Amino acid sequence: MSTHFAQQLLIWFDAHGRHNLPWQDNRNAYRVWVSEIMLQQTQVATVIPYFERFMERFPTLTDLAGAPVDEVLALWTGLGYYSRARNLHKCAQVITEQCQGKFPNNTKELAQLPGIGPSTAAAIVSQAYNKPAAILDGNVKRVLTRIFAIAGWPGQKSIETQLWELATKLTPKQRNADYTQAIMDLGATICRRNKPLCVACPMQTECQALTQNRVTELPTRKAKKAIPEKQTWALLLANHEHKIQLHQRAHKGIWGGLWSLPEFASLNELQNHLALQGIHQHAKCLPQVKHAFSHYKLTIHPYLVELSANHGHIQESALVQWYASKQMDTIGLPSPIKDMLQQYWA
DNA sequence: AAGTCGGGGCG
DNA sequence: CGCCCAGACTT
Repeated sequence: MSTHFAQQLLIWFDAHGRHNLPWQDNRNAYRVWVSEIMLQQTQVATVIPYFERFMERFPTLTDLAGAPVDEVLALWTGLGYYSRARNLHKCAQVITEQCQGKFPNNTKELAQLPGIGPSTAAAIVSQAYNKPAAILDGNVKRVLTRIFAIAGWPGQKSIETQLWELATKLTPKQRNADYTQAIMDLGATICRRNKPLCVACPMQTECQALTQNRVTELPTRKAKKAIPEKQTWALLLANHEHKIQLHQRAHKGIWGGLWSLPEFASLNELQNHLALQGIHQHAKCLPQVKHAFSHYKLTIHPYLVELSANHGHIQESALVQWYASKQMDTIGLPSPIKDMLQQYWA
């Protein structure tokens, strides 16, 4: 019963789908995997330059597995969700050590690997091996909730289960790679979140949302809640060579594993820290930096201290080091911090 | 089942 | 400025 739905979509895909994405060239499991991880919660146009740089630096799984994780994070700066980069690196090492460097070719084994969940596992099976597997990403959820007029927030368990069943039924055994690409392309270019191009849609006649004039209300939005605002005080400590003191953040939590400025809960704590280091210079207040996360807003209050050449040596450690401007591309930094440092050096 | 993780696109 | 995006992981 699924063949008609799939065939209709494939006819549209052959004429109007995206056939020139970088990971569609020299297609192999490694390139497909990296692209799928980058594309989690991130749009295609944003991913493309990151993917190109990544493949230039790490052309093969072996290159990635053998690299320091800091270099992987450096290439990830600005993409967000940095646990993806850590899991990617970890996964490369697991496949190298436990799978003889060969990717599994089934969803069950793939979904055991770090950073690979049900949808990404299916996407790899479909895109890399052209084997039948159903995906359920944001695009597919949007397309299916509209065509079948399924109300309720798709993140809700019951709705998601229903969508998985539907996606599985509709997924064909033939041309599976093209089909999964087709339904994502339809979601990205025609069945868009805002201003969908229903007049150009190949599924117009069977789209229940269109028939019922409910396209704009589907998929159902998530119930919203208040977003808290937090503040932090950051120390921009520069030595006489204009090197900046950075410390590596904990691997878990916000900006996990990235190098950032030392942070304090108040200006008082920042100044106490300086005093303990034997630094008695005035900390100069810099313009505050605002940054928005999906779940809270952060205001950073940076304070600058420039040490003179005769100031006593400040100790380094594994987690606290001095960095020069030219080293910024070798480590992972949070975007707003990187911007702030470039302002300082400019 | 709900919360966490992030930067960018877009109206 | 608010909402959304080729989700996975933790609790």
